[in-house]
Amino acid sequence: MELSGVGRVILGSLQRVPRSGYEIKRLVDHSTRFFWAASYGQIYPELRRLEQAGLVAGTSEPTGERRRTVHRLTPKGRRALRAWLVAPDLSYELRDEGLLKLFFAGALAPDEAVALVRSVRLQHEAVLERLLEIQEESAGRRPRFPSYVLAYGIDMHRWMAKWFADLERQLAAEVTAKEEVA
Amino acid sequence: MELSGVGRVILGSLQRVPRSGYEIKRLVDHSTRFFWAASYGQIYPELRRLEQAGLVAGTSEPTGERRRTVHRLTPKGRRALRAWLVAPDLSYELRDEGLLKLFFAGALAPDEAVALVRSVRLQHEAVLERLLEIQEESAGRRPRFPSYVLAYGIDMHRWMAKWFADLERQLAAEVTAKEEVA
DNA sequence: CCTTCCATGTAACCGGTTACATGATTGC
DNA sequence: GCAATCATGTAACCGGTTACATGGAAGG
Repeated sequence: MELSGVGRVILGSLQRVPRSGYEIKRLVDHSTRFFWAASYGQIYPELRRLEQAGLVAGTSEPTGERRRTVHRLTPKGRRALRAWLVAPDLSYELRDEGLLKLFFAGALAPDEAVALVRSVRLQHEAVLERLLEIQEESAGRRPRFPSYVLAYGIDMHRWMAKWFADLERQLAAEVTAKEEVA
Repeated sequence: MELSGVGRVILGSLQRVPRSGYEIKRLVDHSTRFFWAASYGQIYPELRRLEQAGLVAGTSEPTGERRRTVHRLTPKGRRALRAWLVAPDLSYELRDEGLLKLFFAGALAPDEAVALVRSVRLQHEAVLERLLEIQEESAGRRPRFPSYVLAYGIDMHRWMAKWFADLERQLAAEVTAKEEVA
């Protein structure tokens, strides 16, 4: 009974607090989406499958006339979550269009290559800004491990922005050097 | 006429040298797959679509009795490649199971958390080793921008391995501190 | 001879996004 | 009264992987 991608996020999200599907989605959008996204189209059907498999249990907790189902981990679900967490394999997938363009940047004029590198840097700086905002929003209230992950994201995008800034300077210097010769 | 994901890799791969579908796949597996993968199931059908759209042209160049179609960029294909390269938008998608587990690591015992962080570090070190091998294999023969991208991958995984090594030390120190109290 | 590599393809499947539909609640 | 948010869901679509099938060539 292998745990699916969304299944992992859901079980993890329910680890400490019971939540509605909507709340799970909101949590994901504010946190894991930077390294593990999930959409409604996955969450709601998967909640049903997890319930069917006995890993989560849903109880109706409406707010007024608005129906609302809150899901919590069953002991079996808790075991499945732990089993996944201690399992040794770790997948890592990246789709970075900036790197792909840089890889093929030989087809560009020198100044166009500089512009490309610049836009990659700006992209990482934009993510960095967003992550810093999130960090301020939650100030002290974030639990330990989530705060580590956030710190990692911040450090990482800072590092990336710097790497591309360095390359940008180098390429830009070459462009100016050529102009001076001409 | 928006260029698809595989379409970008294919056009880029044909930028300097005409190639067969098999050769494209091999190139991808040795280079872009770390940040942009592509399978046979995508490459061959997409080559047909690109030919239909007039972006690439295939010519039959068999080796002996073994049929072989070599594809090259048409002027239209070259324009499409350049248009994509200079377009401002850059997608960035990450699926990092190590980060996801770390995010939920509150469900683990302290020593289990250390083991997790250690395995994430080892994972990045393994990728790093692989990238260093690739770097040696191709020594001087790699074109400029691909070598930048390779250097980036190496620096990045080195940085990541170090980040997790630091966290690992910190968490391990806490475990030992607790043991001494007990 | 046998294995590995070159070479081309496809069908089934799966995971995930997008877009839409519906309706109650809260706060301005 | 209106907009934003809470809340649940699904159908159509798309992108991508896996597994398989076929067969020639090269090298030990």
